[in-house]
Amino acid sequence: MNHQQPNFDNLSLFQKLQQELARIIEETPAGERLQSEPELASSLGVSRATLREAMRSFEGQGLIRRRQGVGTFVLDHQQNIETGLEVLESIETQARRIGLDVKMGYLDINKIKSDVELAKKLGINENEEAIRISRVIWVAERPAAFLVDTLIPGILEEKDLSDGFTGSVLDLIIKRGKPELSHSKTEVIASPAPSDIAKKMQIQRGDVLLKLDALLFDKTGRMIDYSQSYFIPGFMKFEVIRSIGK
Amino acid sequence: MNHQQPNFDNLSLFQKLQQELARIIEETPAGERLQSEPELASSLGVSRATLREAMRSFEGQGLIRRRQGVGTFVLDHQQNIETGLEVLESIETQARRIGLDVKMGYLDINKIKSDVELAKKLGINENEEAIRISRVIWVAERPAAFLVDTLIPGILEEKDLSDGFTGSVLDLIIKRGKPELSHSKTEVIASPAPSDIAKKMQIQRGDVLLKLDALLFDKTGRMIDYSQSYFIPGFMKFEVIRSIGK
DNA sequence: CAGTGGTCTAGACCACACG
DNA sequence: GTGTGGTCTAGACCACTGA
Repeated sequence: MNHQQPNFDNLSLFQKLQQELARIIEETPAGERLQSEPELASSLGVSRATLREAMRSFEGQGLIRRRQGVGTFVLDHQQNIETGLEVLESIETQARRIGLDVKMGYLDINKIKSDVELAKKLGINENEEAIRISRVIWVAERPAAFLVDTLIPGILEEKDLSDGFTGSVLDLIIKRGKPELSHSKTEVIASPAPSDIAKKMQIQRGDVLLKLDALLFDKTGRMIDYSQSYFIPGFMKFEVIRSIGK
Repeated sequence: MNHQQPNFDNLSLFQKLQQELARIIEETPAGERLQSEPELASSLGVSRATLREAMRSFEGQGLIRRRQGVGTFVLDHQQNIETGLEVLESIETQARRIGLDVKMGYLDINKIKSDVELAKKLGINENEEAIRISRVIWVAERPAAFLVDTLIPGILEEKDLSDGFTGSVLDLIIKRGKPELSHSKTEVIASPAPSDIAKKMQIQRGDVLLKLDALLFDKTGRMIDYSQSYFIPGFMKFEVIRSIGK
């Protein structure tokens, strides 16, 4: 049995397969299920491993969704949420503005003792308790973001989060009116999805995510929140104006 | 033969393997070669496929580099280049400021006929010729970025690029003094590395890259350049200040 | 329970670097 | 030529879903 074809045209089997897959996905109506992986692999003449590898990028682009035990489905074309990065605004606010439905999925609220690293980042003492809020944000019936906020003590209590919390720590603090928020210092990172986050977002471990790592400051210059936000590409569009000689 | 262990502790073999690998990489002096993949796989008791999957993230973090035909090497800890995203500045300028060595690797200059899409993006006529400049930027002896600029006609000629071009279209235009540059409208994207780019950057296809997609404007408001920049994570640190209610 | 996607294995061959 | 990483295959078992 021949285990690999020579690579004559400098186009990998993988690339050709992607073109084939793109066609198949395009021709499949939104919401429909694709053939099962073994069937597809066989009909395309490749192994399941290669097929799955090629499928990954389409899932990253938000064109398909694979669901264990169910099947692989073609998604309908999504509406982009466009955001100027310079403006600090919750994904919820952004999505609602263009009329998209927003829901909170999984929610986990914890008190955590800060280790050396976290204490340093938050500017609090070691072993002091911080509140950590993790949740998945669904937009238009699909997971769009995974958000983790770690707040210094005294900003929010658990009761603040028990009723009426819709997913945005930012909006909640703004609504309460204090502390008065000023700005965030945000680092932009590309990151493969860790296993635990991938599972909650219904994507594959290693899929590409855009991550915003932010430190949130109030108007007195005090840092109050360390926030980590993971976004599925193709869903949000982050833009920034860069100027010469600023 | 047992083909897969039950997942008792909810920690995948993959995750345990990553911890093991992290230890091995940590204990290996910078510049040293690791065992070959078959050796490592065997000594860790996993298949080569699983080992390679686990290695990917370390390569993405810039901790190791795999080189076909040579081996896998542990890199020394790199210095970060920190950049405020609001400022439009070449990676070359940024790197030199903190004393890092910058070189241009692969360089390709082409005239291309613009198709409908490109013409629309650049604001020129279909079939008009644009200049496309692709190159790899090495920082501190390692590929750090892959840059593609597509310029409207009349901005730069090929002779401008034949001598003294060090990799930055931005710096070159600034040096020539005209047109006078103003700002860029930049979209921030997380993207898996396409095969061709991965090869030139000496990383693996599918590795995570941070991509900046920018439209560059001069002071008259004319768009002159569409630039695509791919960055290896962990190398550049992009920051932006986000403000409330702007 | 049957059927789906998720993970992993063992082994083959290809492409590349270096002596 | 020898040895490395790069790609692909065939097939096994695991984990999950829904009937």
